[in-house]
Amino acid sequence: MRIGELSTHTRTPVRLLRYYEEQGLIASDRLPNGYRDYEEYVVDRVLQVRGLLDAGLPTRIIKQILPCLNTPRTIHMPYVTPDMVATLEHERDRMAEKIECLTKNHRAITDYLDAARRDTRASYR
Amino acid sequence: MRIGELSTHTRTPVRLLRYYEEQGLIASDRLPNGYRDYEEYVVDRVLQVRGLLDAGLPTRIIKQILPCLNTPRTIHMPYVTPDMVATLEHERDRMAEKIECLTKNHRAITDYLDAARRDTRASYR
DNA sequence: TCGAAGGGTGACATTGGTGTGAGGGTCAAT
DNA sequence: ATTGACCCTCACACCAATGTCACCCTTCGA
Repeated sequence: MRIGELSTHTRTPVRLLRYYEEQGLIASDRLPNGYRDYEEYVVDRVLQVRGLLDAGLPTRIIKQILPCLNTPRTIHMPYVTPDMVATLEHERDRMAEKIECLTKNHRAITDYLDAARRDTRASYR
Repeated sequence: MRIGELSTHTRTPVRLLRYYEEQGLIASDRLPNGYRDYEEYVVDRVLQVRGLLDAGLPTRIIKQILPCLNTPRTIHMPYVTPDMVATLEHERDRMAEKIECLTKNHRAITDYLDAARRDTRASYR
């Protein structure tokens, strides 16, 4: 698949796809004419990257953890350095914090909206 | 409390406290000499702001939704414009997406680490 | 064969959060 | 009276993610 198609499939500007590649987050082959050529799975990959990016993780970190998240479950895990383990644990904990924070505020918004709705209905009676 | 104290309490650079104020996320009185003077509750506020910021929300949005999250449960909700409701619903949904994405990846990291640990133990036997 | 659509690289601009420094006040302790 | 810690404002700098533009090439259909 060429970059335009990938772009529409992922609703991601072409510019960013090239940027993600430059940052080592996605890979592409090249057609004889120099055009990028993507495999099917890259679509999911891009969506995952965007999700993580949108959740506030920098590309630097995403690049580090992506290889560990890749869904075609690696059969035998190659040499995980203690360094890598530390990074992963750290990021895992940071993610947990973010989740907690978001969850708390998500609930607060939900509660607020509920209350507002009740209020609105009440004012009609 | 003056800015230095707030800074240590929240482990937040003074620079950023002033920035958050400039963005309308926190408020301060002024002492006769021009120093900023914060009330106790601002500590929590700063932590909340940082959490949201760290989770990827821009100050613009935080500023909009903060008034709705403020814990001293407002007794009667003042005129919530339909506009505001729409914004809140939108942000709520975006937060839900982020939570989902982070949760998924958090689990993936956790699983990966578990597998790696098993692998390591196995190689000792 | 020509034009439009799509692709390539490279470079500069912008935005938001943050760092840092200059230049200058306040105040408490010595 | 001086020093040192703390505060003020203003301004420039930085980085990462993105937008945008210039300039050139390839493919394909009218």
